Formats: sequence, structure tokens, C-alpha cells
Amino acid sequence: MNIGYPCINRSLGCTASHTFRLRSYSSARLFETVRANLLCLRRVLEFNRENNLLFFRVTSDLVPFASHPVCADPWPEAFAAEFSSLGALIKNSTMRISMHPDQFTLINSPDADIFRRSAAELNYHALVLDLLGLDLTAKIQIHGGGVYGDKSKSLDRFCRRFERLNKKIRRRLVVENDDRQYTVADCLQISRRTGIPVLFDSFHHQLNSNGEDVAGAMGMAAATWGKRDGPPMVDYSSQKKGERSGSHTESIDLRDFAAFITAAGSLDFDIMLEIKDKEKSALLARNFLAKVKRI
DNA sequence: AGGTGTCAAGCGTCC
DNA sequence: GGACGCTTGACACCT
Repeated sequence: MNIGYPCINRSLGCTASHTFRLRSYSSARLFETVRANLLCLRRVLEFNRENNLLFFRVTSDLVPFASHPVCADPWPEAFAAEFSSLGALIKNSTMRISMHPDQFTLINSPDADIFRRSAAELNYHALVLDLLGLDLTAKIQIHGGGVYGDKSKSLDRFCRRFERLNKKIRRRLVVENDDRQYTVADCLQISRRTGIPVLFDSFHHQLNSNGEDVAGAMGMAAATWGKRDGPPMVDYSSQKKGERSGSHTESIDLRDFAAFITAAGSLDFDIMLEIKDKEKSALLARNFLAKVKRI
């Protein structure tokens, strides 16, 4: 089992998600920003390797405006060597990578233009993973999308639109249950019809499910991951006390985490901790799992 | 230097 | 029909 955290490391004093305003776009600004982001990404990956945190989500902001029409600059060529070198670092340390486009990426929108923009955004994500030279265990996770007043029709549209995506996207795409609309059962339907794996999100399942227990839902999601996809990926978080339902906890609640690990039983998976203090909680989780001999 | 309004993108919910 | 939240985090302009 690998432990991971998303996008940002809070103890290094750099971030790989520097961006700028659209109106400040220039080739120079783009290259300067991407260069700085990749330098920071290297530091974060080195930190992860040294601390045995072998699962990491790369930020979608690595290349600002990458899928926007304004960006005609040849960043993939300009940074090919740097990407390849980062990829070697990842592979040599047996690290696993995921990416998670934000809520604007919706392949099931009835609006053809939103689909077109979403496909462009997914192309960018697949390109980053390809430039890193990673195998198909590196995944891109998205949600089911909007319901648009009819979930079954919208779920159909997801599956039809999926077929129109580039193969480089299709082979890396996984679908994750969300906290309000598409449950694990909905995602399993998508999986049956498209062949893509289901990424189980424990916190979303708590908030939005069809009543399945954690072990059952997780087991069904895990069964959708093929050999070439690698071990199932799982997102974990817990409720921030005294906040609106669905808001992520500031720091890991080890009692809740222990209960989750127990519920998961003997299943093998990689776990992403969606917790605000990032690597700090990931280190606590790593220590806990070392004690109970799961890693 | 520090404070704060705003940012490419969309959905659903609440008012 | 408009504001708001969503892992908001980070920029960019203001004082």
C-alpha cells in the first residue's frame, strides 16, 4: 500500500502551481512559470521519495492555460527533457502518480462546447503523464459530471462521449464517486459500459451512497481495476468538526483512519489523503500503517 | 509590505 | 435570476 497526498507540499516553501492572469499571458511568462513549477515539482518528488510517500497527485496547474486557445507555445518540446528526467525519478522510486482535473471538466455536459473544452483539458493531463513516461497505472480521475435533470440520460451521455475521447485519455481515465450526485453504484454502471476503473472515495461514499458498507463498495470498485491499471486508487478524508458537511478535515483523525483501514480488510490499494495539512498527515498515516504492518 | 478583490472554465442549491 | 460553494490558492492591484 502506498500513501499519498494531493498537489501541494506545505513544508518545502515552494509550489508547483504558480499561475498568472490570462491577460498577463506571454510566451516568456509561460516558460518562466512552467520552469519554476517543474523545479518545485522535483523538490516535492524528492521529499516524497525520502519520506516513503510513494503516491502523489500532480497539480493541474503545472502548465497554466495549457488547454486554453491562448496557449500556442511549444512547452511540451521545450520541457521534454525535464519531464523525462522527473519521470525517471518517479519510476526509480516506484512512485505512483495521479491527476485530477477540476470541476470544469465535464464530458457529459449537453453543451458540445463544454465537452470540447473538457476533452482539450483531458488531453493536456494525458500529455503530462505521457511526457513523464509513466505506464498506465498513472491515472486521471474525473467525476460523473452534471445530472441535468435526468441522471440516467446523463450517465448514458458520459459513456457515449467517453468513446469519442482520444485513446491516450481513455486508457488513463478513471471515474470517482462524488459527494452529491454520482454514487459508487452509478460509477460501477459507467465502468461496466466503458471498461474504465472506479476510484473509491471514502468520504464521498459516507455522504452519498446507496447504503452499501465501506468494504462492499470498496470491493466492487477494486474489482474494476485490471492488471495494467495497477492496484486500485482510493481517496480518503474525514469531516472537519463543526463545519458544513463535506468539508475536509484540517488534520488526519487517526481513530477514523484506523477504522477505515480495518473496514478495508485485506484489500490491496493505494490511498490518497485529501487532508488540508497534506504531507504532515500523510506522514502520520505512514507511521500508523508501519505499526500495524500494512506497509 | 501587507491587505484584499478577483480569477478561464460549470454544476446544483439556496435565496 | 443572482450569489455561492466547490481541496480555493495564488495573482495583481490597492493602500
